[in-house]
Amino acid sequence: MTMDFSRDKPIYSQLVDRICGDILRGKLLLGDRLPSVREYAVETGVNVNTVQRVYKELEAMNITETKRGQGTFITTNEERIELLREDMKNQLAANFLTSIEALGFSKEEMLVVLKNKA
Amino acid sequence: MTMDFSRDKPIYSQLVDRICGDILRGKLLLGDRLPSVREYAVETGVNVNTVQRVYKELEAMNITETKRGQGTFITTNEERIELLREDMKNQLAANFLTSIEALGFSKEEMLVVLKNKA
DNA sequence: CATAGTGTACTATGTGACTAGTACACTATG
DNA sequence: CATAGTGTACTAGTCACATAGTACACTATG
Repeated sequence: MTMDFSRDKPIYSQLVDRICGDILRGKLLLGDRLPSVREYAVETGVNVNTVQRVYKELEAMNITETKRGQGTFITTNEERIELLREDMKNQLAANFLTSIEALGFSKEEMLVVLKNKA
Repeated sequence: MTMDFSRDKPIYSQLVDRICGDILRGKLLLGDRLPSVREYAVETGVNVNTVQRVYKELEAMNITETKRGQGTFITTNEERIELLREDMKNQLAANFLTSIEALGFSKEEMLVVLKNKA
């Protein structure tokens, strides 16, 4: 596979985003088992430790549970996923607004641009 | 002064953003002279070399012109500034949309959140 | 012409984030 | 109990960033 990653953001972070996205999109279901760290490392073309960091991060966010010798699984706590969804939305929006502010744009101005974009 | 900087982004980059913002906000006018590298370094509490990188970056973006022995000035090319404004807006929007996509949100969904935020 | 104030260039150093390689610990399975 | 497949811990190397110090080139000013 050997995914292509953006260079302005750590690989592990992009993978976390991707997995979160897959969960939110329903491509990964509650209780699903993720690929093993080695397997996923080969799939994405990165190092095992990078994948481990991804899984570690996900577990710290309480959206996965890992069992030694068995694997890493998406939490079955649906409430947690819903919360995650809200959190990410809010954080995304907040970061966006911060950037807007720093560069001197108004929210209304940006909303117009967004509407007209693909 | 000793500004406080976010840790998730290089200082020099944040300073570039800040200056661009000041220009777009009209706090810095066309033809205005920026503080000297040494002066600005003291103001912001960073190293001279960091400021130089900021000024270098700004010049590479064609939004400042530097004259040896005199200082660094905002370009008088109004068209360039307008272009800058459009570029930054578009890039900001594009990045936002990319993040949205990666995390599995829809544009419409996010627009609602943005509208309801401060 | 001397001086002080500009930007610029260069080398060196320290630090932290990121990634990689390797070895270890645990668990299921036969 | 042996083996293969899990996650995990540790060490090391690379790179960007920020800093520090020094020296140089140019310009205005007196």
